[in-house]
Amino acid sequence: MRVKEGTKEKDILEAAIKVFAQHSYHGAKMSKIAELANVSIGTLYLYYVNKEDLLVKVFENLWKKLYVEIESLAMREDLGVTEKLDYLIDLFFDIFSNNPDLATVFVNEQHHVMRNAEVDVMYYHDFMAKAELIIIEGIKNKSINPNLNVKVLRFFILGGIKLLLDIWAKEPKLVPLSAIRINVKTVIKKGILN
Amino acid sequence: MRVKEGTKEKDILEAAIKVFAQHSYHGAKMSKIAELANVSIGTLYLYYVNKEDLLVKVFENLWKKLYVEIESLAMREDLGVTEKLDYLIDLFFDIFSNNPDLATVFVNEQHHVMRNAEVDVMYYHDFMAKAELIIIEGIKNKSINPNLNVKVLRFFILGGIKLLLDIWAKEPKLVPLSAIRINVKTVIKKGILN
DNA sequence: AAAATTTATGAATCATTATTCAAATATAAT
DNA sequence: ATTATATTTGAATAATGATTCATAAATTTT
Repeated sequence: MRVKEGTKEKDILEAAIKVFAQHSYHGAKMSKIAELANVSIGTLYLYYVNKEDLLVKVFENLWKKLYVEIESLAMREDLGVTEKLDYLIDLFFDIFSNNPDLATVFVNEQHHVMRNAEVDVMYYHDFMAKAELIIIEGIKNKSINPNLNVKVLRFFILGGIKLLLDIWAKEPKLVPLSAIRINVKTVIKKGILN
Repeated sequence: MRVKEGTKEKDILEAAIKVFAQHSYHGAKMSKIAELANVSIGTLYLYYVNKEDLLVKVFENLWKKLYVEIESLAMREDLGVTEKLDYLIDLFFDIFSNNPDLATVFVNEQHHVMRNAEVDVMYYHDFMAKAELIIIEGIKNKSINPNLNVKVLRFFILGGIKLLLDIWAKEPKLVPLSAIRINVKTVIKKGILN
């Protein structure tokens, strides 16, 4: 029997990220993805069910990676809430810092994935729950201002980081990632910690 | 000569906002917009060049409204930077509070509009410039922490507010707008003011 | 009340692309 | 070397929905 050659599955997903980032989900042509991945159009459908599946897989990989990290972070008893928030912010920036296209897709296409209730967003919700736990822990031990609403905080920080990632991915020179990282940490520490 | 009947131009735009919010730009069908606006498909093209134009007009109206408000706010010499930031946040929430669909479109479709460099985004840039001026003013008179980067701050706050608006528009009960408003103000005051 | 002009209609057109699948190809097993 | 099986291809298909435009309707002007 014939054997699969190369790393087509991975090549295709990476090509998809590039094309989704550049043209947005609906503007992304399967033919372009095939071209960038150096495979034929038919091959795309050998490895992925359809275009939607391609986008879903991008997010699945991403949230899974984020979840695995936050899970081990949440468990650590040697770290205070302040340090955990610090690590959390680093986590985001580290994942995207060498892949601006992924950042662009993450920011702009999530609502496509979320729109379909069928799609498995397990890791996303798991991640969010863990993040909330950390904030709740901080409120309990009084290191976070208890007057603040947990959900509001969570989304405010995530939203702020998302837009900054988007801007950075478009023009890395305009606002360097290092500046973003430091500033976000400062605002969060002063803004939400007691 | 025959005279235009009713308020078709406005009806169409409002229908478009509803359909864009529910189905996202590419999922929005012109036929559905026509149906909601109680006009024929052909009539859409009497008032707007095409689908893209419909989306652009939504944003033009919005940014113009925001710009007019921030312009008069920036001029006021009786207000300190703290109060101005306060008004600014209120401005966003007031505009969207009785139109969650508009909030959804604002959050999710801006990148479509921005993608096309041709499109007139004058008011958007003007708004951003004014917002930056207010922050710079705050840094000058030492009411804002001078270690913070102006652009980063601007986008962080805007991004945080955007995602919160999106969440709220989807499920107003989950996170009430009043809670969002108060929390955002608290974080910003503690986080960026000296 | 007929002509002129503007506004409104929606079936037909047209372009675009995701997806399919019959054929070709490459490798392994016999 | 031949057969069997898995992989790859890309032209053809099929569905979708934005846009057009010939026709009709409403109002005003003469």
